[in-house]
Amino acid sequence: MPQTSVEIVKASVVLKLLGDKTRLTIMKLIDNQACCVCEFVEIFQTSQPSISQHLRKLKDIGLVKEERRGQWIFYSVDKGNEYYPFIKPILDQLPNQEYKLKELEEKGTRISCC
Amino acid sequence: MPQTSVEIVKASVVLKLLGDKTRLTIMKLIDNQACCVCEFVEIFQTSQPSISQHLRKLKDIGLVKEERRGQWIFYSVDKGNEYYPFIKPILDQLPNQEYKLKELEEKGTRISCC
DNA sequence: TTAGTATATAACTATCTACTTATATAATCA
DNA sequence: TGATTATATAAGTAGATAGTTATATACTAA
Repeated sequence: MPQTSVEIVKASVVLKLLGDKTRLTIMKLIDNQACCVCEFVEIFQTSQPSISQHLRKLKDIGLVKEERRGQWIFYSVDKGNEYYPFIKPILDQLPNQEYKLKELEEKGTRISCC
Repeated sequence: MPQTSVEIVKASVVLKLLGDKTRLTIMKLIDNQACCVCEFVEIFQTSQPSISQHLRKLKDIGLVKEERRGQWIFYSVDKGNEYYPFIKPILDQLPNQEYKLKELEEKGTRISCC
């Protein structure tokens, strides 16, 4: 089976986006489930605009997609994106991050929406 | 066969390094051969200090190794590095960059050392 | 409609990054 | 030895980046 190939400048743009621990953790988290913005704010203990801006960058090149459910917006990895086959092996080598959601539940700070 | 796993903060550091088109192209080029600094300077049409600084960053986290041969220093990917299994699938999905060396030969600007 | 909640965007700022120029180090060769 | 070549390092700078605060937008529910 021939390897897929990604133009090298585009690849570097994608890798730069993944080269941030917040964005990389987000991508791993939502590779198998949708999460809403407020969860990320809790998990990363940072401001809501900061998370929004990270998500915006991921969305701009199509790595993630959003889905509004009432007043919440859920984000998940867009597996139909042209770069998904490129980043999949990267995500697969990262340790599962779902424990971060579990910690929120245990602390009781997991927001109502999720 | 269980997947290897790379701590997520370390992974983001490695990906940030690869998230630069010059460094990413260098990594792809030297995944299967050693190249000396002057070749990179020709290929990327940039200054020698700029290349040296990119190579320094790659060397600092162990992605590449150097080998002096007389007055020249050859760089190649350190396949024994702990992160190599992590980055290998990335490099494998990039188009071969050897044509850049061929272009140097055809232009006659490939330096004597190489 | 008004108040409250969730999210996005704008503007600003501190820090980081990649480059430049200048200089230092190291090897070769006459 | 001194001149030349290859590479590294230092210092400075312009532009990029990630965060902040303030505000706008969008939805829900009373």
